[in-house]
Amino acid sequence: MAKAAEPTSGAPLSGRELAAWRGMLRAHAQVTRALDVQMREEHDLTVSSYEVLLFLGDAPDHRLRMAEIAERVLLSRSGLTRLCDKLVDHGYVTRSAAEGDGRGLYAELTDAGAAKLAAAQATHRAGVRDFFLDQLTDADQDALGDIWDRFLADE
Amino acid sequence: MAKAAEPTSGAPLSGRELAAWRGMLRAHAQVTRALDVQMREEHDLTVSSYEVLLFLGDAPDHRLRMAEIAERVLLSRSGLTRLCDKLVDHGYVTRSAAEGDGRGLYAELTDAGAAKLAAAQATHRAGVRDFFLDQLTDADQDALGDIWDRFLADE
DNA sequence: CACGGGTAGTTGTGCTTGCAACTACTTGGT
DNA sequence: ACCAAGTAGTTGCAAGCACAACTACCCGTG
Repeated sequence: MAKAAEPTSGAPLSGRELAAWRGMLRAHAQVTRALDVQMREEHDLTVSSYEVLLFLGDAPDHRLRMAEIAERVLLSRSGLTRLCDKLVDHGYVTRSAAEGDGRGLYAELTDAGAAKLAAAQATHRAGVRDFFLDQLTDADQDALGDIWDRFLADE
Repeated sequence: MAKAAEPTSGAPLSGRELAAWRGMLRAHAQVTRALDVQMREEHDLTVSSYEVLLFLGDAPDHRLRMAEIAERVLLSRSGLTRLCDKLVDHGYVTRSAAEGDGRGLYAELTDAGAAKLAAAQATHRAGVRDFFLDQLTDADQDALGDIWDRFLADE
């Protein structure tokens, strides 16, 4: 039923393994929750919404294909559809057909969306620093960046 | 409205900062999703459910207070109440009043729960290794453990 | 140029979770 | 002993999200 694996595969996690693994879970939960609360209180945005605006703001012509956004904000396509619906309702984003591909859509930042992004961006950056980066030394940040780069190297 | 902060607080994130921060987001999402799928397919458990069983299995007398479990599995109290409901329905856990505190409850692992845990534990450990630890060197794991320890030092 | 297989996006549905409000119990001050 | 304040757990409710099924469109093969 289960495929045979390396000998130690099912053995208890060592102290080192536990610290590396559970530490990430706790750190991630702690930081993302703090950011969520902050973003909601100060700008009435979820972090996911903010990130959509962020990626659109960085994109050429302030627009991106739906699937492209979904991939970047770590959301399913259906999840992004609904999130985008809300952003359209709020007037931060518009949808337009992709020329050359009748299936595709662009989401494009409106002026109001760009203004919202500008307002939220400072908060978010400060939050990432307050809740995460400032607890780390420069060497820690380098080490983390290096680790994640290698970890994520194969997509 | 916003409180004044350090000068660089709202400045764009540097490459180092971005790599440390977004890397964690992607790595976390990638690993937890893979584990979720695996746990559901092979044992019909969510990772949260599994973790409740896990902590109960490690606890003295195989029982813990509800709030204690909630804190460990990174769930709100209400979230744990419902999760626990399901585990009780499945026969993996029972609830019993805490002697000495009429408000409190213990969740306690049943024999069926212990059996389920034993079956799932090997899968989960192997999964954590397959999807996370095995992509890291020993030095990486040490570095991460060290970073998280310091990061989480103040609760 | 028809058709089968693939892709982009949306919608139906249901699960998981958190917040706020609630009940029940405990505890400390008077 | 009483009462106010605090804590443990549950419940009503709503948000956020994923999976699967669906529509619409694209493309390569024959």
